[in-house]
Amino acid sequence: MRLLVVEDEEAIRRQLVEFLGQQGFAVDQAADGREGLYFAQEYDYDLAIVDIGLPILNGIELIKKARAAGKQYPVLILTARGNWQDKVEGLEAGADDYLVKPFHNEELRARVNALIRRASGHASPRLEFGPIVIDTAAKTVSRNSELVELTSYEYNTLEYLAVHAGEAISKTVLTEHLYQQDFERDSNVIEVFIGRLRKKLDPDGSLQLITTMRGRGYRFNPDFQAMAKAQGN
Amino acid sequence: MRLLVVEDEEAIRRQLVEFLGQQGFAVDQAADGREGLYFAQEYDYDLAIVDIGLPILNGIELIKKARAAGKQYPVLILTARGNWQDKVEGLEAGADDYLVKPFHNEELRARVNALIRRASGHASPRLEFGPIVIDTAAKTVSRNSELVELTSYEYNTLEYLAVHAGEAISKTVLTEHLYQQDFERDSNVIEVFIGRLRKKLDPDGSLQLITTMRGRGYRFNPDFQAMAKAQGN
DNA sequence: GGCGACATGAAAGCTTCATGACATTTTGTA
DNA sequence: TACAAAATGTCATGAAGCTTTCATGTCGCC
Repeated sequence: MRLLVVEDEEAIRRQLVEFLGQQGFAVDQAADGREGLYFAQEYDYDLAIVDIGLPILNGIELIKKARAAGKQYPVLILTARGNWQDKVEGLEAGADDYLVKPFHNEELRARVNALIRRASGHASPRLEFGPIVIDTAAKTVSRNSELVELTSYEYNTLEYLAVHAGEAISKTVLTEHLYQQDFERDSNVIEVFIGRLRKKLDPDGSLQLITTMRGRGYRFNPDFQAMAKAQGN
Repeated sequence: MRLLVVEDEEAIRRQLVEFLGQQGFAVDQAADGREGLYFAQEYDYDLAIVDIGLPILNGIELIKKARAAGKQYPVLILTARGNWQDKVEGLEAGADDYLVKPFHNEELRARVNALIRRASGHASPRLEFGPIVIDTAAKTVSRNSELVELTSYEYNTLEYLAVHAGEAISKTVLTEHLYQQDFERDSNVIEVFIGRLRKKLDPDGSLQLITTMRGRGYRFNPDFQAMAKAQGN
């Protein structure tokens, strides 16, 4: 999945690129309209995220030109709070959805996924690992077909681990994913969430769902069901 | 499937034609009421999309004349923000649904599909969830076959949740759906409407119709009846 | 054994949500 | 237009649920 981000504000662009990168997207970035247009016309993305207020060539024009050049990928526009005229123009120019700055990563993720899902036609994305099923649209998790109630931080932690199943995820990375900027370091929140997840998803510890990798973080075990079987359950 | 688009604003007409084209419809277009009427009377479309504020001959008249000429295809009218009087007149003149400009392509697609489906006879415009039945054509809701009186905002909120049953819908998204344009987001209207819906549809709270997903929004529970049963009711 | 990294229960503190009451706006009717 | 009724929005308050911290215990590894 390849995305284009066109945003002139350094901080926001970095937030976007970093977060989307973490989500597993390949991201091209541009800081002004002209550069953005070059990318937009040159490649076929799965989604483009375009700020309206861009230097040199504004977002509206960018979108119009990209559409005129036959590009059909979905476009999400970013507008400043209160400038609804912008989003009107943006939608008219061919954008598919908008997001008002500043936004939460959570909201961004929901929109991005929705647009990509819709464009590609197929339905709600589920992550299945044996008895554990994660429905990323409903943001719910079930075990043996029974819903398991998770809080939003618990869910986000789990989803991130599951998306990167098999990899060791450091606590720093998890923290950065869960919280916007830098966050109090000497806290054991992550341990606490991991503990709660284990308790809710695997109360008797038979599944070995999340492995602790001392010094390196945690790992969502993609073959835990096989292991569980091997161990007699 | 052949559609007619009558809209004088260049940008919006292009948005419509392009998007509908992408969706696989054959689209005829007209930029004023007279031209539109010619098409409207000449052919049998599967759907016509008509702006109310048209030059030469306005949308209301166009619809009346087309109906008078025996045309029965569904008509979707477009109105500017806030001109509710328009949509009332439009519906009285024989339109089937309306959309407030500007609109999301997704919203457009939903309406277009709904109208075509409805007109072609098959496919029910009803959403059924056990004892709760939502008739999207009549915009009514019943519980255990008894009509439940909902106000229009209550209905819209419910319909959106029900159409996306099973998904977590954030309050931001709900707000954007209910109110076309900018709306102060430091209000708790959504909570209030959810509360009123719950009270009307499930006074004793036994159905668990709408689940609160703290921090993530609300979820219309697609299997609430199963749950209710499991709980002894 | 000792150190550091991780686990966990309990509780404080904070955020989000639910709700009744009221204010305001819209709509229907004379 | 004026008035009444209904619908929508706002506000304050209390409750519920979630997050974070803290204290303390456990485990792995040198």
